[in-house]
Amino acid sequence: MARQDTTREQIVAAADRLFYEQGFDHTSFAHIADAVGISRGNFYYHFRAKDEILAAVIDLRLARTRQMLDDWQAQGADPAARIRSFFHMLVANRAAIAMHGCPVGTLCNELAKLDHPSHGAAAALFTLFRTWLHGQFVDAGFAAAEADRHALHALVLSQGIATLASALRDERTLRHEVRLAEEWLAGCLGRGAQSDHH
Amino acid sequence: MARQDTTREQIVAAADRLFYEQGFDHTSFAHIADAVGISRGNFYYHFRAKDEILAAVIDLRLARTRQMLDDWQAQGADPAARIRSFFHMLVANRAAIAMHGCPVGTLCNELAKLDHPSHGAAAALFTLFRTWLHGQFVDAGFAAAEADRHALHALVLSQGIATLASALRDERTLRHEVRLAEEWLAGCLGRGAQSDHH
DNA sequence: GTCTATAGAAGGATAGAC
DNA sequence: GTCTATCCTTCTATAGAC
Repeated sequence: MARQDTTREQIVAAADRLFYEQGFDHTSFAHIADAVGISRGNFYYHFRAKDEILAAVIDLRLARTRQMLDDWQAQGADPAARIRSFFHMLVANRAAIAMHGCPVGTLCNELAKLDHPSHGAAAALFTLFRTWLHGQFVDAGFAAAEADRHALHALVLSQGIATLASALRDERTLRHEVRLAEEWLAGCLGRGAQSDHH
Repeated sequence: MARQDTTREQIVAAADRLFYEQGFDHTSFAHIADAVGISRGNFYYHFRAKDEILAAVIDLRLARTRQMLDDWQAQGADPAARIRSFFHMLVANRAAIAMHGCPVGTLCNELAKLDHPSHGAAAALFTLFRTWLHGQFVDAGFAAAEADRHALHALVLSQGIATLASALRDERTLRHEVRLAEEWLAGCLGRGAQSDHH
C-alpha cells in the first residue's frame, strides 16, 4: 500500500472496507472520516454526496474484480483450474466471509432493500463473474446456453456458501461446501459438453 | 386477517413486513407508525426500544416457520415430497424473493453487519430448517452425519438461489435453479443412504 | 485542500396530558 | 392505551476561514 494515495483514494478505500464490514446505510461520514483521519467537511470537496462515494466504491470493486479475473485467466492451466480459482476465492477469504458475508451478494442485498439507484451497478459485479465463468465453460466445450446455466449455477453455489457461512459463522461448513462445489464442477466437466441438457 | 389484532400485534406485523422490504436499520419508527396508523410515542407503551421490536419480529418468524414445517410434515407423503415443499417455497414466493431476497438470509446478513445481539436469534431460523431437513433425510435412510450435510446443502442451494434471483431481479433464473435443486435431491435420494460419503 | 462551525432534517427515546 | 410535545443525538450537507 503506497502511503502516497490521494485523499480521494483513501476515502474510497476506507469506504470500501466499512461498507463491507458495517453496511452502506449504517456507515456514516463520521466513520469514514475517523478511519481516514480527515474532517467531515472535507468529504464534500471530493464527493458531492454519499451516493457518489458508493458509486466510486463500486467502480473500485469492478476494476479489482476485472484484474482478479485476468489473473485467474493467466495463471490457470485450463478452464477447470480457472473455475476452481473462483471457488477457492471463498476459502482464501473464509474468515472475512464468515464475519461479513460475500462483498458482492451482501451489497446487492442491501441496495435492493434500499431501492438504491446503484443496485444495478452492484449487480454488474455478478455479471463480470458470470461472463468470465461463461467463457470458461465455453472453452471447456459447452454450448453458449449451457455454459451460461453452469456459470449461473456456480454463482448460486458461491452465494449460498457465503450466506450460510456468515449466518452460522462457521468456516468448516464453508470448506466442506466448497469441496462439494468442486465435485459438482468435476462431474459437470467430466460429463462433457452436451447440446441438450435435458 | 382478523382486524381485532391488538396494537402490539399490528406493530409486529408491520415491522415484520417493513424489516423485510426495507431492512431493519433503515426502517424507522415513523415508517412503522405510518403503516399501523398510530403515533410515534405510542410505541414505547408496547416496546422499550427498537431492538425489542426486532426480537418480537424474530419470535413471530420462528413461530410461523415452525407452523409451516409442521404443515409440510403433515401434508407431504414421504421425505422426498416434504423436502420438495422446502424448495417449492422459493417458487411460491418468487416475486417477493426477486425484489427483497430471502427473509432469513437477508436478515442474518444485515444483523451480522450491524454486529447486532439478535444475530444469533435470526440464525436460529436457519437451525429450524436445518433440523427439519435433517429429520427428513434421516427418515429417507441416511445416517445422522450425512443427513446433516444434505440438510446444509439444501440450505446453501436455497440461499444461493434467493440471492441471485434478487440481485438479477429475475424469476426465471429462480425457477430454473429450483429445478436443478430438485434434480440434486432426486439424485441424492436415488443413490440412497451410504455410511461413508467419500 | 483541509479545517471549524453550523444549518436543517431525521432518528430514538421520554414526559406528561387525556 | 393513545396522544402531543419535547429532548438529545446523529446524520447529511453547506458556508466560510485558513
